[in-house]
Amino acid sequence: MGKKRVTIYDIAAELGFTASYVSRALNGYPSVSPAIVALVKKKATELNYKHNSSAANLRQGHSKTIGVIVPHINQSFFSDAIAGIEEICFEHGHSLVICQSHESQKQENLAIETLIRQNVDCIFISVSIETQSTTNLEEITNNDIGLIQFDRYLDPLKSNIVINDNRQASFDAVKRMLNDGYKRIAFLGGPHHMKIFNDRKEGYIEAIKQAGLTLPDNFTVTNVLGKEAAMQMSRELLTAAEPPDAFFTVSDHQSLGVLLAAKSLSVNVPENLGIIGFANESFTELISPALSSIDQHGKELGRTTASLYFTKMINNTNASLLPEPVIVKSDLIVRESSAKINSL
Amino acid sequence: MGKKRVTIYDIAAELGFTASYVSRALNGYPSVSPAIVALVKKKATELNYKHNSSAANLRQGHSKTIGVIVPHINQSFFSDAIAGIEEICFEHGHSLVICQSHESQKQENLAIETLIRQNVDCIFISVSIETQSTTNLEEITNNDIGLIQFDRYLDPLKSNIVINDNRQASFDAVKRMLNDGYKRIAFLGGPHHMKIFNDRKEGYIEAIKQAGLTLPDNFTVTNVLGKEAAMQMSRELLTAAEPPDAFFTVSDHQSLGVLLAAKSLSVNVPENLGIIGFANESFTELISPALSSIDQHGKELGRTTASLYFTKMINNTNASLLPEPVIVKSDLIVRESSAKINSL
DNA sequence: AGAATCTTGGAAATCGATTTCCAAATAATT
DNA sequence: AATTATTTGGAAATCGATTTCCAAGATTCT
Repeated sequence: MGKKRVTIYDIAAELGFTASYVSRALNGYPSVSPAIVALVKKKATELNYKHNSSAANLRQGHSKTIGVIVPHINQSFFSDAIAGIEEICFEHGHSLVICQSHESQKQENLAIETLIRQNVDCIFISVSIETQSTTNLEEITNNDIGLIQFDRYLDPLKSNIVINDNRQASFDAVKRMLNDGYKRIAFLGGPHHMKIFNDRKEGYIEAIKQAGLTLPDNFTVTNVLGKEAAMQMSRELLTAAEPPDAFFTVSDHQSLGVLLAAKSLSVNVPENLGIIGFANESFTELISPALSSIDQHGKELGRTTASLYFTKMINNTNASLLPEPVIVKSDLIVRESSAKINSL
Repeated sequence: MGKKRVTIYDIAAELGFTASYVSRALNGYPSVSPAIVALVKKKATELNYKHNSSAANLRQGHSKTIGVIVPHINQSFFSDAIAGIEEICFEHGHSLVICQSHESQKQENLAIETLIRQNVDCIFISVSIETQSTTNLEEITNNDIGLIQFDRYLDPLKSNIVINDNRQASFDAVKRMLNDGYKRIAFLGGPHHMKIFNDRKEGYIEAIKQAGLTLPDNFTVTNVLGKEAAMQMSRELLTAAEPPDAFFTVSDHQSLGVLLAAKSLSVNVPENLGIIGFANESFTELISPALSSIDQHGKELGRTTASLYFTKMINNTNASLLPEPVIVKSDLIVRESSAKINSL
């Protein structure tokens, strides 16, 4: 019931030492002989001693906790990234507080507030679709908390950034489609304010340009994230006079929307319509036809993000080093949806 | 650089008050007039004051943090459950530390250790497949930390439990299959030591028995969790002399394995083989034929779990109340995979 | 007016680990 | 033997918010 918590003072008392010595023993200070360390540790487990991190954190001024904010934890890319982050953080004895923004600016702000109040040492964030202004992210650094943006990021904000080779990957994917015989490739992008989607768009445009093609302006459409929007838009394009013969999208959910639209219009995929998306969501290989996608190597990206914190930021002697984005390579995975028959 | 953190003492000094009064003002004590509260809050934001939770937690003896351990955060059920937990915890000003066990006993133990050291107030856990012994979970309660098991639980352990109506849901699903005309229904279950899978098995057995059927012993198979194991096992059964005409499984991944096996053997689903699984994983409605599944209402289950903590456990006057499992109803979602033609 | 009841506000202890600054005691060196 | 290093260990301050115990001043009641 009212049994008090066991502290280092209790250990010290039992052993005839003082608390400071016990603390040093427990933390592996060199000024304590191995024999004493063993003795103290034995007594600690014997008494069922439990280190109180609140006390330690208060004294030391940091919480050894990292906050992570993502739109949804059940999207392959994000859960992979979290797994990678988790791995590295655990290696360094840090723990993780994970929050979902559910693509809502409001919930994201709430998460930021919570994490600040929690005294996390650093926040890794992949911003929500709704997030346009940087003021809330600036709030983080204003509170002397570290900040790393990964995957989805706000450009105008000065912060460390870890992203994929979005432009190059998109360029390569579109080029691959062109090589496979698709000629009228449309692009379904995301909101204008998100650099990540613009990077992908640029890769697409560059590939088209380099192939010497000119496509209708309305083949490059932005702000159609999500299955529904993509389905509607692709339906529109596919039923027009001169429809596209392929779609390159910035997410697998969009690709799925395109596929559903194609099915409803009885357009054959991949014979008459190629599709490549982004993220390598787990469902892409389960559905039929299986969707080609760009694997972002989320786990690796997560590891890279966390490592960046531990190597560069934790001893920020000069915190104002200009932050060069760290790039993680991605890989195109070609499946049925972009395997045009006549290219086989 | 070395700018000190703003504390309530700074606010107090600026305002000519004392820290204790500021603290009470900030925490809405009735003994502080609204005018003063407003004044203090204004000054607080003006100075960019940041509440230090380590200090508060140290003093108050709790961390207002909940630890959650699940096998994988990217499975629909678990991410839904976490979303529900998150909702309720945030409402109560608590934050969440989420850990994945990756179905590994070792990683689960590591997570438990980390959470204990983090001084979480309570741990919500859905144990990994490998976890058979309760010793590590007992370690939690030994450290005076609350414990609620949800979904997957270890029976011999005395703890609060939140689960679905597994037995009833399974019974209903199998009964539905029988009504639809399936007669030789096989069961693919999980490890023997997990009560949740036994509950589902019992529901299956009860439905078969109540229908007056007797099926071969080898139609009730346990310990075949996962796509691969299920695929192999169903393949074996389907190629035997008298194969089943339906499978009831304890997870959608198993159902997927069955479906793949059926496809590879050119067995028509649902005409010649019905399939119903558990979890209502997002891919179930995307693939073809779409898989019937039991929706566990993960978010609701998560909410229920968290609410249980806040209502019952947080003021555990009598902590030794015998814990009756809390049940969350689930729903059968019938899709193509169990819609036998002649039943339509 | 005198007593009783609120209000408004302060002093100081407390939570538990860490860490700085010292002081013995022992060992090593000249 | 005297001096310098090196161990071994303690005293006490510190981190920042909370909270218990009190004390004036203001208000209401008999």
